[in-house]
Amino acid sequence: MNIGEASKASGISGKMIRYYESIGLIPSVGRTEAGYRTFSDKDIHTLRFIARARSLGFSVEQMSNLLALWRDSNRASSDVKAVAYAHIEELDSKIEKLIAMRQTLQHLAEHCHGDHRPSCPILGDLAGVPEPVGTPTTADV
Amino acid sequence: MNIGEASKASGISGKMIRYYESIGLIPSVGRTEAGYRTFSDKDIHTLRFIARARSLGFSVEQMSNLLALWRDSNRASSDVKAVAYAHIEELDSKIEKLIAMRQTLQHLAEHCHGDHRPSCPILGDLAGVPEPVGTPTTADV
DNA sequence: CTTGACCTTCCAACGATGGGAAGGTCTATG
DNA sequence: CATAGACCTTCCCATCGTTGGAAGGTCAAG
Repeated sequence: MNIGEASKASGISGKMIRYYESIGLIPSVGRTEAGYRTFSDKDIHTLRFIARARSLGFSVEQMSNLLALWRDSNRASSDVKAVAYAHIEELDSKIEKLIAMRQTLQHLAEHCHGDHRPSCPILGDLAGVPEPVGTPTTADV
Repeated sequence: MNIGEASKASGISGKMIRYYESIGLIPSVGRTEAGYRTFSDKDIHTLRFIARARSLGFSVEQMSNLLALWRDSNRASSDVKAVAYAHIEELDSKIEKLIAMRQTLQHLAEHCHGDHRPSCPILGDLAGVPEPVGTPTTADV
């Protein structure tokens, strides 16, 4: 299997496969005499593992830990669980931040006439104009 | 006002102020004879606008649009609202993705014993091992 | 043998930010 | 007035994950 086929089989671009190899996330794969990379079934399996982990938002560093645990048949499941929960917490904090932004923006947008007139509470808020009563700002979120 | 004071007054690091100037997000500020940047009250106002927009997750490009609208006293509030809603949609799609990741991961982690034993559904899922019945995978989210 | 699809390596860019070096300026104190 | 230290300047580099492209080698089909 060359890199093109490996890419199709794993869903990871050839560019990224080379990159993952270069940073040592995956071990060096085989080469033909001409220098072409050759991928074994095991390599493909690893790449698919990576693809799945990426889709769950794990960073390269976290994937490196997960791969090490995967390869270690004696790992304790608690170690894996710890990595997973650490990532869940990261996700939670990102989600919270985004929701707070969304909420503030939604509120501002709702109070914007959205017509030809120039007056707009969105710009007002950004420019630091104090809001009228009953229209909380991000500070309240 | 020099860049250090401008930084304190706006909450934007000196590094970033120089960067915003270099990419044209803010107009070139004044200089002393010695080459030090000098910031007017108007410059500070603009920087604070930017700080607030950043805290709402707007990209540099979006901020550029918002600043142009802010400076245009004849803008239609609908234009501002459109930028805001476009950003809300971006936030929504990010939030959805993160929540889906979180949900899958949470589910996997809940079914992981988390003890000394090596067996772990988290690694199992990443490695593509079919899950037992009643334990949906990301595909179901 | 040629063509086109593939592969290789290397270099650069994105977006937003921080780190640091090398050098100039300003201000307060001795 | 000299000097220390806090500030300023520009310039380059690193991050993270990913993509793009150039220049060149290889392979398979016609």
